[in-house]
Amino acid sequence: MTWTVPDKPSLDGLEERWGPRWEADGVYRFDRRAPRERVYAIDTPPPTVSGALHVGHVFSFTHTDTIARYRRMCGREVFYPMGWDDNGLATERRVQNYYGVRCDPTLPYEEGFQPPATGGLAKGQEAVAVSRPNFVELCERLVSEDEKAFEAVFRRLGLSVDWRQHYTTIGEGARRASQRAFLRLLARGEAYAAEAPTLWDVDFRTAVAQAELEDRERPGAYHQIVFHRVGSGGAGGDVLIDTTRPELLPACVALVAHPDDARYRDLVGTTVRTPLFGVEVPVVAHPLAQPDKGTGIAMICTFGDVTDVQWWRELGLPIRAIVGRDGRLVAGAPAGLEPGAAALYETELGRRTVRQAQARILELLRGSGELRGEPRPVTHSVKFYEKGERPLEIVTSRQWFFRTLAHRGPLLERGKQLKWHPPYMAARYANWVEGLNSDWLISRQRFFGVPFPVWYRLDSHGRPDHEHPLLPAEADLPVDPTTDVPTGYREEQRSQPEGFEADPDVMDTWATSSLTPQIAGKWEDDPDLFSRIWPMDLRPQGHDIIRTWLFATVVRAHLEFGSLPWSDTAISGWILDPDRKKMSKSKGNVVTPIALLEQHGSDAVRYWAASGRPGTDTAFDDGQMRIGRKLAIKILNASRFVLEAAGGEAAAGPPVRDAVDLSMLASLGRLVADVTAAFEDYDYARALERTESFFWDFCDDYLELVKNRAYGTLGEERAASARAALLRALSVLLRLFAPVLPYVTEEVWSWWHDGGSIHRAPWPTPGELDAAGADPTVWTAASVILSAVRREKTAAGVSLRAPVASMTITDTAAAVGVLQQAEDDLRQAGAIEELRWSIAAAEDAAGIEIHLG
RNA sequence: GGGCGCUUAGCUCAGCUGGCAGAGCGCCGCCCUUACAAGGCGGUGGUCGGGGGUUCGAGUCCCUCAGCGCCCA
Repeated sequence: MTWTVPDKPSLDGLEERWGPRWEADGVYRFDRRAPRERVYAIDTPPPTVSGALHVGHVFSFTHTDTIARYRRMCGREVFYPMGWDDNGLATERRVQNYYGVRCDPTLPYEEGFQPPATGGLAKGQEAVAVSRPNFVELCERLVSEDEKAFEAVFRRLGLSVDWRQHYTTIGEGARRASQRAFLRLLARGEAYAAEAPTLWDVDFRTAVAQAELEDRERPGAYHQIVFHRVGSGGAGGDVLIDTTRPELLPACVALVAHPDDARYRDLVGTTVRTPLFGVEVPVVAHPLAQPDKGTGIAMICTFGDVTDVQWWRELGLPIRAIVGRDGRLVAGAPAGLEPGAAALYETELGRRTVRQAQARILELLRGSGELRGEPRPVTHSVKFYEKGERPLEIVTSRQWFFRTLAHRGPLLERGKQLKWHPPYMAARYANWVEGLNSDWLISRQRFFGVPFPVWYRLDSHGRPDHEHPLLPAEADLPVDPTTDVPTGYREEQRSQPEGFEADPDVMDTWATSSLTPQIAGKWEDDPDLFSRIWPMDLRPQGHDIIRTWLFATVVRAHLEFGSLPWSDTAISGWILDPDRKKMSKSKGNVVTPIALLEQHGSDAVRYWAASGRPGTDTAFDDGQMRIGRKLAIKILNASRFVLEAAGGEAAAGPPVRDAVDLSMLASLGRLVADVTAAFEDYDYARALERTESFFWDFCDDYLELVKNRAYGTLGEERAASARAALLRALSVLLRLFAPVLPYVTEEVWSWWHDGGSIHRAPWPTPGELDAAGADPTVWTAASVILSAVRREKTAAGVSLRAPVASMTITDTAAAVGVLQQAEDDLRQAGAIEELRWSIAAAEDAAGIEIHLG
């Protein structure tokens, strides 16, 4: 072929040139004919489409892409799909606002529904209620618009995704997989519904799973209130307890002290009477009671916190629930109150918010003299929904669970089988699994999400039979029980006595996204594809969602397939702003990805991203992007020099004979081994750093050293050796850079290769350099001399082309022997007119003497 | 309270299995050099967080303390 090397190579326009070309040529297309052992499957994290992509996405997706590109060049067929996460609260809100609708699952599906708005309601316009299937349709419509913007960013970034492989987490495939997996777990008893005390967000009106909790320090106060002993002989006496939640007094079912606490040993086993309400409750002992907290004896209420739940369960206490799902105390008095006490509750406390109830009950206690002293402020940690603003309450409700506690041991074992990059991230997983305290709560009392494929028979009084749910056949999935009808029933029987009703809940978003490998791989829908990608090779993700996404995915694979979902996981850090704070929109410090890519160029942005070591939080640094850009330009220019010097020489080329050339190639061979090992270890940052460092030495020292010879100043045969070495080195270096800098390497590759992308070129091997036995020190030793000459000239303030009148190199015989192999190159590169050698007796007598002209 | 990570030049960070402290940026200076002036070359700059230990030798391994960050309770 004819080489076409531009006179003024430039980075401008590379994205526009190569992006469409890669797409047209199908460079990143997954060949589904490849057998499993040749496939490399990646479980790409689906970005939330209801937000915007941010710099963090650019960062972590670049990491994954470097791995994907490396594996592809190693000959693997890379299954690299893209998913969009449109399932969950964020989308629910966005679709509501954009189309002016709200989801009402009790409504029937409306064919050909047109939303009242696109882009938000006008002032005064009312939101329209729509069925869940209509809502899902609108969601998919909006997603497809968002997708285009996201795809444009990811394409420009140069992700080597196969865009034909894509999915959404609310799409039909995702719903079918979620429901199928649920039905199978239900059949095996791994999924179950239970009426149980559950952490509840009163604003979102939904149950919340352990994984979505966070503890927050909140100010509160201890209130000391008086309980009364019920003496056998009428001998009373007071028992003082400290509580931060006096409003739960009507829900008190017992007092509890530590079994070793001598102060209360006599009290345990007796009963006391609650203040105000006069309910007789037992005094019990339990090791979780904290003697050093308050008076050391506490009231157990159903339910104030998770410890109450544990006490209630382990001690077999009754339920006296008072907090409702709306965060107000229920209207009717709890069981066990005498009529007078019940009336007091209903008039003074019922229907009040928790906060109002607290104020009122303190007034009542003060009035009855059963509140001692003043409240003592404390700071204590309170459980919140991670997206919530008010402390969680605990309410009893019917919820769906997947069993996790029963599998704790095997799940820990899975964590050990998984290869973590970096390895220390495994501790986060183990930590979490060891701390599990409840099964995985998967139902949410929301409208938008994958519905549970379950109906219930109604008896003659219209009461549901939860014990014998009606289930669809797998072949009918996905179903929406609020619009679909169970086999053997007609729509008219919905919610009628002797008819049926739908399970009202939807699955939590993690219950669906924990199936991303199954969804992307079309589990059961395309068994041939699935068999080629399962289990996958890599899960890349952030460290913040190890307890949620990673854990949940491991659970699902373990329960359904008895295996890990992937062999390896690569954990990315976060992007911090330059002040080391986590970047966030509220702080106004988020830079939009597309602006970055346009300003610095994709390769430069990728260079910055790939400099962030695996798992390490990294500061946003556009200085690093400028360095990346400089590197890319240097690659263009150095390549131009090499190709022009070689002048269209055939790639196979003449043999490399010169010691300097062989020496450089031997060093390069070591680099190839090093970089390959780094990529095998998922350490793209190390791979880049090594390659970059070598490349600069290559430019500064090797190119300068052999430049003249390559032009023919020492004869054709020695020029040919240099040119062949230059070409060989360039080919290898471009391929080492290709995973990180796909655009510039492809551009240069195209100058001297007919068709065929560098991104499908074979990953280099030390063997192809054919310099295994060579001495790498000839080049490095010559570099030291060349550097000394440059230093001398710079110090003298003269041009680097200025001649050296004479120079004497003194060193051991062995060192001189090595250096003399580079003598001709040294003379020319340094413009040295007279070069003398002197043998030193010992190493410390070595030195260089330079006389400029 | 338990766990994990980090602490190296003014800044951002490399330094893998112990062997003469590194890179880039910044700063200072030199050079239009036929690959590169929106560049190149060179210089400046560090008690490797503190203390103790192992070792011929410790930024690196062990113990301990401190600060920062994150995860879990």
